[in-house]
Amino acid sequence: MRTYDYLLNYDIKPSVQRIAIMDYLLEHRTHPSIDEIYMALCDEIPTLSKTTVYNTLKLFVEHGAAQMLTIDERNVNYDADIQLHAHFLCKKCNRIYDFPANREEEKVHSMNLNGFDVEEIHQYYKGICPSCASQMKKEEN
Amino acid sequence: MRTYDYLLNYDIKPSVQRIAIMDYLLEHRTHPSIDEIYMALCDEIPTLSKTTVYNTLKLFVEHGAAQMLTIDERNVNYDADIQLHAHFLCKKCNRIYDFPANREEEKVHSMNLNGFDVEEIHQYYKGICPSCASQMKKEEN
DNA sequence: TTTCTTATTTGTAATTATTACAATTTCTTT
DNA sequence: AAAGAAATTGTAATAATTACAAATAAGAAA
Repeated sequence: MRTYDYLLNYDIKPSVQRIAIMDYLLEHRTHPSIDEIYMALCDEIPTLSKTTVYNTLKLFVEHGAAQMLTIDERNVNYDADIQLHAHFLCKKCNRIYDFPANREEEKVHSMNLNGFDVEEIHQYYKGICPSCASQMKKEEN
Repeated sequence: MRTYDYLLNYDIKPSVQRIAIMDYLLEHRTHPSIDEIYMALCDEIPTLSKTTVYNTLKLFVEHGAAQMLTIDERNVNYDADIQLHAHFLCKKCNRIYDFPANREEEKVHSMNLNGFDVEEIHQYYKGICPSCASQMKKEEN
């Protein structure tokens, strides 16, 4: 499906900027930050403003077309994959990896009973990724 | 146990500032931010610097005496409860509530198999808390 | 097509959280 | 008390985010 229609499905009026940003999100599953997206699209859209990237991502989240990850304390990251899945943040390289979610967690949605209206579920792990771990072993020698 | 000894247990050399900050964390289970802690202790310790609050919380986390929550995109929050438990962030009032964790998640620690060294597990929920929900209902009328 | 209206984008400035770092103070040890 | 180390402080720098008004683009009506 074209990104144009993809956006329409989420009731988002497509524009050059919005399509480019969503395209980037869909093609780069690295959970990019605002800055990464902005930097990457500067060539393609030389007039692009960082404010637009902020506005657009906010719009995507509001329309359910993307989710915001607050796992990294330094900045917020975005993910076009809105299916429930877990994330692993490497404390060394700050890369964010996808992991299967604990499906048990979905039951939490029924926690509504307690009066808490759960709209989002996040499962975050933090530690050292295999790539950094082996790197660190090498440096020990 | 006195906070003095409590800190020593975590191999943290006690000081007026560190004791005051840990006391605050232990007595206020509201997952305060740096700013909240700083503001609250300004009266007690008039010379307190915000940098000290930053340094101290960093130290606490390094020594395992507190955990850092990155659930709120606006700023980082701290929790003296280092037992595995889940958190609920109300999108309206930004309060953070404690919830029992899904114990299944602990198994993730053995995810080491895949080469990922999991040091921290976080379970976050976001939505509307009962207090805000009833408030919003009232305002509808 | 031209005009009017609305939505989107842009750029700048303001705000806020966090970090860097040197100077000062406090604590320990002698 | 003096010397050395550790902790604290204050200021300045950095970086992320937001506010907002002006400019541009898009769409509807004439």
